[in-house]
Amino acid sequence: MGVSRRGASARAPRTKFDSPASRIIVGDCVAEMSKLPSGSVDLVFADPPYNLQLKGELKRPDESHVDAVNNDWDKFSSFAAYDDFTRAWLLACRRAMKPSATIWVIGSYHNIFRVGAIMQDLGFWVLNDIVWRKTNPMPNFRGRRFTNAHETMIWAARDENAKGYTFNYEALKAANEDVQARSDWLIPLCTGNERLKDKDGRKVHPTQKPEGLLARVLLSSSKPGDLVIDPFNGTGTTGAVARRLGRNYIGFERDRTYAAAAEKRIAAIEPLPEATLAPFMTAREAPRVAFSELIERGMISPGAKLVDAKKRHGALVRADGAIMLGNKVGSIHRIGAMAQGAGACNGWTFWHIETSKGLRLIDELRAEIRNQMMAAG
Amino acid sequence: MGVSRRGASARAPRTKFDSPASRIIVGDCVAEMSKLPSGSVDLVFADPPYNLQLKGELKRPDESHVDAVNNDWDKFSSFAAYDDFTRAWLLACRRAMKPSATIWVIGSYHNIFRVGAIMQDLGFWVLNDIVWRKTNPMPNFRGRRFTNAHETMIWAARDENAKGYTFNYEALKAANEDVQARSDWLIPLCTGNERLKDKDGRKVHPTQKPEGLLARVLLSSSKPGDLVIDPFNGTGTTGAVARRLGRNYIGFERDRTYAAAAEKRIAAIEPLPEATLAPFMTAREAPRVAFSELIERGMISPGAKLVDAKKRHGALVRADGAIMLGNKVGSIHRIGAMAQGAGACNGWTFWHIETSKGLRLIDELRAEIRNQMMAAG
DNA sequence: TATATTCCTGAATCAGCCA
DNA sequence: CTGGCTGATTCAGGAATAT
Repeated sequence: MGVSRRGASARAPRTKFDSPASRIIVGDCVAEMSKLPSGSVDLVFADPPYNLQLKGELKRPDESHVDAVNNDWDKFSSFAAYDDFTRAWLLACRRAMKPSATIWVIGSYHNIFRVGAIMQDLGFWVLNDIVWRKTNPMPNFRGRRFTNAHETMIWAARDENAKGYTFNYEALKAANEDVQARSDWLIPLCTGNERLKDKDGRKVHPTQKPEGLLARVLLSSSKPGDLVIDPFNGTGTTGAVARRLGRNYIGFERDRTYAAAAEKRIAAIEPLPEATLAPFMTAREAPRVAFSELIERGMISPGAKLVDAKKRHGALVRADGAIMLGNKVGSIHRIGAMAQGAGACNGWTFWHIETSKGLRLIDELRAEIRNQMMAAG
Repeated sequence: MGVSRRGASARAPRTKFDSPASRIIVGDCVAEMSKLPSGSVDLVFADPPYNLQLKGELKRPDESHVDAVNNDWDKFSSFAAYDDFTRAWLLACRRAMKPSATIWVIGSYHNIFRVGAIMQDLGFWVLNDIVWRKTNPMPNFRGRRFTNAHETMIWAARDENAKGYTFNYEALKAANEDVQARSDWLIPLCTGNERLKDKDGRKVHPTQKPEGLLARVLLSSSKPGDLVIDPFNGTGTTGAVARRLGRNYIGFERDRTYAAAAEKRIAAIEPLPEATLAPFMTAREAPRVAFSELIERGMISPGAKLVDAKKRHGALVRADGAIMLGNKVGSIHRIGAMAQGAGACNGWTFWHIETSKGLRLIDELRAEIRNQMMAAG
């Protein structure tokens, strides 16, 4: 079967202190992916053949030879053949994906339009297209086009109405000077020690992707313990980064040479300590607290008065956890919206209670309760 | 017919001191483009509907309303309907294009994959995909995706084997710190005075493109006097930039309000002086000089000896313009390659003649002839 | 008049849970 | 599956207004 294992089975859920499981399955990715339980995968990263359609040989102005992609696996007889191939592996991925899973596909102008259109036709829902801007692209030697300085990744959900996909928004923002991460990423090519070479010093694979690119993919759209798969394993960049980041991994690869190099590479990876990977506790994911809990815990008494920051509005706290403004009764949110004449309002960040030291936001009281909940486990 | 004219007919070739001709034709672009002579157009720029498929209303965190694209012209019943629409206008463009013409199409992830795949299926040959990186994109208000900070343009030739398309390589390189222009362009949104507003201060069109973007498109892939068309004229950004840059223009627009605003806008444009637009004389476009002309002009005598810079090789000049090394006869290029054992060689920058003042590169002699040709007009 | 602050807006496929 | 409620969420730049 050409299956190798490292650590526990990838199918077993990873417990808190497990080492991430990594496997490479040698074989056709469509056939092998169909053996996975359906709906078992959290994230797919795919770097399929680009169908470059190169002709002849390209030389630099100094007459040196350009070592281009010239492998059999990148040759297709027609666009239609490439489309059939693409549909097949995308469908196999889709079957294996959880409803909340997302998929990344990388390509260039040679293939990415076909891939994107087929993904839409199959029902995938595009979330973003991401541009990998290369700091050090190969120049256009003939001076007949713009330097092809980027590649494109499509990030898509399984369905239009897929709920709950992972997007580590706050972590990305915190890592980016507190500004939202954009759709254009500037990352160098894979070179130097990171580039796998054979014993003769030749590159093992012509299209090895930089780990920095995969790191950003996995950090943005997966969690530690997730199962990540890559239908076109190649030299195993996805697996190497997955292991380092505490994600479980299954890669599929037809070529035994590539698979062997990838196995060795991934085995040498030391997963990062749990603490460095622990997910951000975001406001969105924080445990829910009902306003009535503040009353039950005695932090606010029925009959107390809530006011906004400028004390323009005052509302009365009822025993049942609703509040009253004039003769209107409702939630802290509803009444807050009504007070402002707005369509919506987050009552937690609108209403205050009056204390001897001045106004106190009720969101601070909620934070106290949350801290107690966290401490209690 | 809703045709307006400005200056001479766009079909007449522009003579040296003509003002560029601009027309906007009100009507369906497929029907109207089919009235153009086939093979008459030098460049197409198309900004088709993106088929955004928006649902509901989006508000900013401050509860303000996001004024999104909600026009009928962007609504399609299905991907298939959008594909049919796309095929039709692309075919009409292709018919009107000269064999050497190229086409630009701009889009976002909503439509660009379908557009690109259809272009390939119709026989267009993609030259580059260009990323317009926005300096000031709209943020992602809900924090559920990456900020969509770019749009994509496809630049394609009419056919795979199209010869002689315009790419002003040297001018772009000179304008870019003497480095090749890349496929990612950083350009701000269209705002401020450049943005067309109606008398109530509302934007005339929801998707007006910045002139800076069109300027780079036209400067890179067209020449003064070329005929540029835009099937989706809108507010006429393409026409405005074309006129300023001395290109003739025909735009197609169904909406009379847009067309009227565009007419007024384009009429107010003052074309730049000829001198600022004169094409860069590039090495590739410089007049060709045959080696035999050096002999005809008496700059080199038959029987003279050509040598390389280190005088390791010596070749004999024949009367017919070929040269001879040992018993091999051929062009300066072929024999130069043979002397070096290389696959190719630019003989002009390899061979020298011996003068009383030392070696002189034959390329310098060619430059003398070219200067004379230029002076003669 | 100069500086500081507020306001406005741009091609947007922009939530998740429970009853 | 729908409806309703909770409550989380924005960057850059130009224009307008206030100090």
